[in-house]
Amino acid sequence: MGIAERKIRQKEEFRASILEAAWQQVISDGWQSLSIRKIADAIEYSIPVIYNHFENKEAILLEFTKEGFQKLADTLQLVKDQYTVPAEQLEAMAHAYWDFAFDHKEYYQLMFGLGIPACDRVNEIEELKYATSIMISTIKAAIEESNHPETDYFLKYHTYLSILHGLVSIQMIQKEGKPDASKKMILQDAVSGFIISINRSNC
Amino acid sequence: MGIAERKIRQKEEFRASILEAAWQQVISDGWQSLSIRKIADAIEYSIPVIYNHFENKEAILLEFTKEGFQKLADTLQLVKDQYTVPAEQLEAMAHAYWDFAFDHKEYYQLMFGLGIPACDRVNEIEELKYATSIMISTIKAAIEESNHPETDYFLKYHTYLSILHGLVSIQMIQKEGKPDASKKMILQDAVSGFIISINRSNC
DNA sequence: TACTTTTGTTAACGGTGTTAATAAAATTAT
DNA sequence: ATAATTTTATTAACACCGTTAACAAAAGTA
Repeated sequence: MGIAERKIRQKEEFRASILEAAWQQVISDGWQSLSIRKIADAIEYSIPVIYNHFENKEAILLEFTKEGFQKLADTLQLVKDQYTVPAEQLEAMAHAYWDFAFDHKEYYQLMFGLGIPACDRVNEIEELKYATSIMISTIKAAIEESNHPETDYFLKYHTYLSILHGLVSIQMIQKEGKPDASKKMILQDAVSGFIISINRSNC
Repeated sequence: MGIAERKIRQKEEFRASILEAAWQQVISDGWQSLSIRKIADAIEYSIPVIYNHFENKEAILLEFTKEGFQKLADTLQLVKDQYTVPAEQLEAMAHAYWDFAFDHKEYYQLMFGLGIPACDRVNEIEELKYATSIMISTIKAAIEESNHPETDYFLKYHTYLSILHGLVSIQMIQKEGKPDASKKMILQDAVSGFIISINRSNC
């Protein structure tokens, strides 16, 4: 009997239409302001019907998170396949990663739980500038002592901060509580590499 | 007349008590679940009284963000002053940064808008493992071709991902929209350094 | 004591996720 | 075709949320 099949198909379509409506919401107003009610409104059904297809709001967002990682993985694989030397692959994948993040901002923010606070105002925090200046002055000093005193210190500052923040936030996403001391090796590794990149001559 | 002074002092104290109650909420349940109503309840006043001291909820969180950056800056300065060689300062500051982040998790998450999704479940996403495996296999290959084939590939993978995520998320926090192409130099710089750190011999 | 300003309250508006009770439709069994 | 059953969808509510208008109470000033 084809009735069962049709029912499954309809259920599938319904589910897809929920995700479609939800995604429209996400890309137009960000995932923070996604609401079950707006989805219900968009698909022209009552609210509880959504709970027949998704356990809760988080489950809907999880769907997009998965989609995002799938897309990222596909992108990386595609780019990787265009090169044969591993070092070249790593470089190309890095650029692909960057492009993915900004071409699919909503996915990326969802995938890594970026709350994105007052994005515009964050640069106006005086205390942030203070912290920044401490790091920048040190970078400057390190560059002056190096073999390449003409190096762009602002670029290096950005790199330094990005490495630190990346290490911390990846760690925070993956584990609760303070990570064991062994995880600091990652930090040590990354920072050593960074410092060497400032100091190195053309060896 | 000392009345004005006392009033100012009382207002100050009231403001502080709001922040105190708010902070208790933040450290016990995370900044996501901070609510004006709970603060009002904690200080045993009605809700609107809070709006006499803070424009809105965001203003309260902004206060903690500032506090966080101030604390971070102080910590960095303190650590920096214990060394004289810039390279050593950078290394020590990196470790201090890491420690600060995990010793003051609530501050850090607020400062950098970390939404922290289903922290536990993120590792169970199959699509994430797929993306991970692509990167890891490349890192492995790069290490095998290098002068140090005994290098810990998992450590290097973590470093690689952290660098990428750090670059992206710092960029996303600071600016809306896709960053101009020049920002990719930071990426290029960091990735080059990383690849060199894999390939380098003991020069 | 009367007036004015500050401070605090109640009650509401519009929004959120979620769920119990119930009605309607569709399917199955008689 | 009718009755019983299962599936599906709706209404209405609960318990929250940030924010604000209208109003009462207290404190300070004249």
